Amino acid sequence: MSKPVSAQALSRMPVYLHYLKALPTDKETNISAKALGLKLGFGEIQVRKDLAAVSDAGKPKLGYSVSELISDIEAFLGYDSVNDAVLVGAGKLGRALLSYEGFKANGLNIVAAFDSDEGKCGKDESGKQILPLEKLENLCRRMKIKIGIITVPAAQAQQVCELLISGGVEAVWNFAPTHLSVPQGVILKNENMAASLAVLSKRLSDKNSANKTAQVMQGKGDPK
Amino acid sequence: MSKPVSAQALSRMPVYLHYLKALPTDKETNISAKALGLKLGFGEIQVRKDLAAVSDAGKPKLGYSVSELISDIEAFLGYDSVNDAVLVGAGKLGRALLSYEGFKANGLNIVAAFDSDEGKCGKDESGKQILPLEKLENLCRRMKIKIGIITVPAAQAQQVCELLISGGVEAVWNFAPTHLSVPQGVILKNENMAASLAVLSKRLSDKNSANKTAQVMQGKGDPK
DNA sequence: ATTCAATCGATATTCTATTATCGATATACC
DNA sequence: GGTATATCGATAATAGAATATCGATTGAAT
Repeated sequence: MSKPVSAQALSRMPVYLHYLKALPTDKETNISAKALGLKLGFGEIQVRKDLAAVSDAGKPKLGYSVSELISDIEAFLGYDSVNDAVLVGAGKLGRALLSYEGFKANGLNIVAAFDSDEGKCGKDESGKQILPLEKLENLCRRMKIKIGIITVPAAQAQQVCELLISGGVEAVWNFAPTHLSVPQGVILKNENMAASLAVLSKRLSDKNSANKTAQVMQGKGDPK
Repeated sequence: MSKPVSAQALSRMPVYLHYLKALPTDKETNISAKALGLKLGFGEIQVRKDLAAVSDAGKPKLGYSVSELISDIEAFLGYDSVNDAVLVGAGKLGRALLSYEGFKANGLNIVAAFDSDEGKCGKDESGKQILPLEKLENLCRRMKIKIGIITVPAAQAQQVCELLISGGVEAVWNFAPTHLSVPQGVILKNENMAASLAVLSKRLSDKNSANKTAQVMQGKGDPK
């Protein structure tokens, strides 16, 4: 197991995992690559290749053992060992992430949040502590936190990022709509909503202009 | 202009755009692909190729005219014409997105939100209306809304998605952690945080186990 | 005016990811 | 038990994206 996996295959893993876990346990205990692909919108060969990289739960004629597959993917993703993280920026988005219950199913545990605004500090409705920014570096170091989540406004993001890194954080998950520069060796993952939106709206406008062109070509333009 | 652009190049466009817009206007009016790439962490050839696809603001020896580049990218992305959208699911994440001021800079205008919980209905602190779900289909049709944003729990996402589509929505931006199936012709963009997280945490654990291996190979394991 | 350095844009190459092909294997049916 | 069929896994082919090469162009320096 653990053959090389592309970043794209890697990001499909949670999709498989989520679907498999939602499967009723009483029904079939096995599932084929074809069936999985059909449900998730992937090609069946891609499914096989992805799964082959992380598991050997596949048997000809039978398909994959659902339960084995689940534990293999979880092990591969490291979801069995929980990653502790801190979050910086207790604005709307930050608090939404703090309250999100789904992270723990993905092996992520946000231990505390930080904000420069003392007014926001205290216990959040999620039950988690929001602490003043001054305590960030120390807490990260003490608790050996490796993951930092940035949900501050763009203008402060770089500064916060550096603070995290000086606290020993090795991976930064950035939700601020800006580019961060990090030293070699620190992992940076941008959650870039503007990028997603660009893809979405471009596809939409392409589709619509394609329709218009088709209509023009068929003489279906506005009748005068 | 408007040569074929890959989805990946497309998602870099907002990154260029954001950086260019943040540039001080009084300083240099031009910028080279090399300088841009250095700031944003892209290769200089990639930058040139990306920009060549949407603009002809590049001049040898001078670089690109910043202002021309900005308007070319904006035009390419369709940010000059605003897209109206609705949002379904006025939970924490939904309200965070409702309040986010940055969307309008990306040509997106959320006209209203919807929720099945009547208690959440009324005016949001963002100033936008939260309406009961029953009004969704009608409003979409009346206002010719083309984009729907889904921020409901996974269990309701498919149902909401179908409601949007029956209201005439042509593009769905899904924040629910689940796979949606949409009819041919409808554009679906999943904002999959679990996928991003998987990439992040895998890279982190790879890095750490690589370090350990290196230490072992160098005889730097725990001294006994 | 001529040369030089910077930088672009187009083409070619390499690398990566997806999709197709095909032999192998496990079960079910006869 | 033998044969047919579904399905896997490995290898090969294709497609797509990133990167390198190179000639062309522009402004600056001599």
